[in-house]
Amino acid sequence: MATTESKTGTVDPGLLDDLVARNLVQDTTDRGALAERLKAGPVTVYYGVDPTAPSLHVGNLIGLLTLKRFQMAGHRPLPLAGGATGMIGDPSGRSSERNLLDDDALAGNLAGIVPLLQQFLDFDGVDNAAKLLDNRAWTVSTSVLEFLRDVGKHVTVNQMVAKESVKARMAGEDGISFTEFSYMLLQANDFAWLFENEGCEMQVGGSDQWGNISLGVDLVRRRTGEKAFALTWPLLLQKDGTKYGKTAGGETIWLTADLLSPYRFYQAWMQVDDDELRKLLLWLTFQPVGDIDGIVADHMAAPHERKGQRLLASELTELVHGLDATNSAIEASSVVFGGSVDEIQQSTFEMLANELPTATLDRSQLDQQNNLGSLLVKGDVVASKSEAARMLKQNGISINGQKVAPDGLLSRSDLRHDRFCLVRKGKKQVYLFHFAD
RNA sequence: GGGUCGGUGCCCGAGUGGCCAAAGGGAGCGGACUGUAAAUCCGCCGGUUACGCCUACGUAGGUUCGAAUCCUACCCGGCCCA
Repeated sequence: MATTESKTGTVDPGLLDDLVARNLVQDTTDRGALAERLKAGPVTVYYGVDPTAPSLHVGNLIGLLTLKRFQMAGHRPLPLAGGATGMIGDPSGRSSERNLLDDDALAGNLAGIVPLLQQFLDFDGVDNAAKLLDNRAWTVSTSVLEFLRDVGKHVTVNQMVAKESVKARMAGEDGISFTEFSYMLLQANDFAWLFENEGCEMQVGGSDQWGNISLGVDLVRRRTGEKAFALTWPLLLQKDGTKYGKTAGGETIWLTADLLSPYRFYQAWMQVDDDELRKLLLWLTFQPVGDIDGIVADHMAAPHERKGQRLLASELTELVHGLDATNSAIEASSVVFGGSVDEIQQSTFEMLANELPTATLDRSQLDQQNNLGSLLVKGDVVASKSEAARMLKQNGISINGQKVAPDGLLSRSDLRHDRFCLVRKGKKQVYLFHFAD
């Protein structure tokens, strides 16, 4: 039962309107009732993530930010790690059967995502403190008979078969296993359990979760006769209609530094299209909706300054990786993209050594006649001496931001901090030379 | 198994004895322009101890002053017949 105490406290009555203005609302259950409920007092709301990978990506970020928006508005967020559901695999949006995760993989994935679930929300010191849950807590101990009685009895197979995710798989050649078919029951059961034990009245998720979430709403109503709420946001799609979440180089935009460095994360957002800026600022930042049009207009007045991208990239990087990492990502970016190399700290060069193709070269080759060609080959900047000669002849090589002449040489005075030197081939390719003794 | 056509540089594709490191196109790269965008234009696009030499036209031999081009065998692919 939802406890009456949870309805005390003040909430920001503008939350739902803000989400709508940000285009973060795809579907909701009974919109009028939801709006009233959200204004009436704190609501406990949950968002679940299955540990199918060792980290989270941009798609999950919207979920976490949404929980944070709810918390900032005075509501109580429950981030849920799907330790149980993750074992089964959600068929939504999948064309083929998932591989079941073994215990080790599951534990490893959980270890990666739990810190992220904790990172964005306040867990202490506030009335509406967040609480981290894992659905194994109430799923593992449930017997098959209990499950069939308490969950299965309330749901018809007709209803389950009608879900898009199931229909698609039943039409396909490989079918769908009973295990994955059951996934939606587990998720519905989660919602019902949280409703009964945590006073959780609302679930949020991506629009691909609508089927599973609404089944949970139905289960709550059938089991308790009470009303639960659901809200989904549109999937984050790029202009070309594919799911968002890859860098320009094709890497997944993970939220942990081990898998995608803060510098690359920052760059991923620096490189978004002008056309996408407004949408991304609305979805992924806490900039007030009223300010965003101004920000975008300001950006479009001088698009080459990339003000919009800078704001998006720095706010998101700071949120995910913290202020220090953001500042070094910004400094590293200024080195790589045209800024001067002279004022750069040693620590930034050291960081760049992890981001750029870096060659460790022998100091003894410095100051020798025509050493540039062979150094470019040794440093893997070019594949052959012929190519080196060609590049130099075509004015394609610059050292520390300065174009070099074909017969130029690399000398000790070109090193920064007595060991680093930045080599650019053309405009896009940047290499770091590190001279050791 | 028989016949037939074919295997060329990152990809497609011309080239049937010297003028072939091999046309043309695509991709890629550099330059100009530019916003860490797109388009456009110009240039480059086997290696090297650079007007020479080496390596390369399925593989291995052979003919010839000279072979991607002719001959032989083999390997692989398409098509037709059994």
